[in-house]
Amino acid sequence: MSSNVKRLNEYWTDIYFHMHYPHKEKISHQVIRILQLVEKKEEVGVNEVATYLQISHNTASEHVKRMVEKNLLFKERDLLDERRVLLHLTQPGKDVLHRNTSLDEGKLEQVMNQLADEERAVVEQAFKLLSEQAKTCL
Amino acid sequence: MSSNVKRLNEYWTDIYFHMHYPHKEKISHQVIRILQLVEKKEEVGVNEVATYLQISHNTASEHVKRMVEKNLLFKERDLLDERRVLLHLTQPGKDVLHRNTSLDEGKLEQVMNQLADEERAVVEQAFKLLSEQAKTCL
DNA sequence: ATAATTATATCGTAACATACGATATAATAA
DNA sequence: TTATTATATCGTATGTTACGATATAATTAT
Repeated sequence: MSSNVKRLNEYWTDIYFHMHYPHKEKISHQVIRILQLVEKKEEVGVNEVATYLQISHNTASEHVKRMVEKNLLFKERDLLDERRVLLHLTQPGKDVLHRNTSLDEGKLEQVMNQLADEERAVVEQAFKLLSEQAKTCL
Repeated sequence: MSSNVKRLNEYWTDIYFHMHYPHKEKISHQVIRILQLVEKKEEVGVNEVATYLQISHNTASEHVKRMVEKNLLFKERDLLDERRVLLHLTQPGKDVLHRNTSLDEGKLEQVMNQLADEERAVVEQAFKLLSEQAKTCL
């Protein structure tokens, strides 16, 4: 049973290795993780960043500051609690995140076109299923 | 048609966001990329690293040196051409790579167990199909 | 043999990136 | 009014990333 899981992970990493975008930009791992967090979660502030990355809040604050300077994020004040900051991706932030975590759309389209209609449907269904179930994880 | 591809990517990033391992180690993006390259490709030397990351060969050489010092990689001389170095993952290197690119096996197993037998089969088949096709990318 | 090429390695240097403790500010809650 | 919470900033330290220049050693071409 857990061998199935290992096999799935091998497929998973193979897919990413062969279909990711080329590595162009010099970008740090922490920056990518913060972009992921801000994209996927509602209401992310500096404290959520610190908790998620297991770093101190002042370091998180500095990450955010640099990312704002680089125009990857922008800040908004929470109107209900003006101590809080709400983070959002800028368009360049979305682009950087996409190039560093998604599959290359050109390659993916090419690969999907090589499949039979039936197989394409299987892939769509599987990804949908898994992403829905994934959201139930703690 | 390309909207399907965008949807697949949304599923893809959702799956990773919800099922990756917690971010423990302070590790750079370049280090992860090198670990991925060495794991997935045969006969990787310093030059392949430089080309893959689009950095100069001396920088690549220094990355490799530091990664050997940290016991993430080890070197072997190519017996057929003793100028060349062949890189391999150490066990700690495999572990670091796994924690930073694979899905959390505990979460994955839990999620797979929530699915019906039929659905599980769909997921397995889809990942297998896609990983096989992915290898045909340039 | 000698020269050219190829694959790495090392040195010097520079610019960032990363992180934390200490401290400060401002908003909210007790 | 005081305590708490959410950020921000300063000083400091270490690590990372990168490149040009240069060096070494193995292989290939002439």
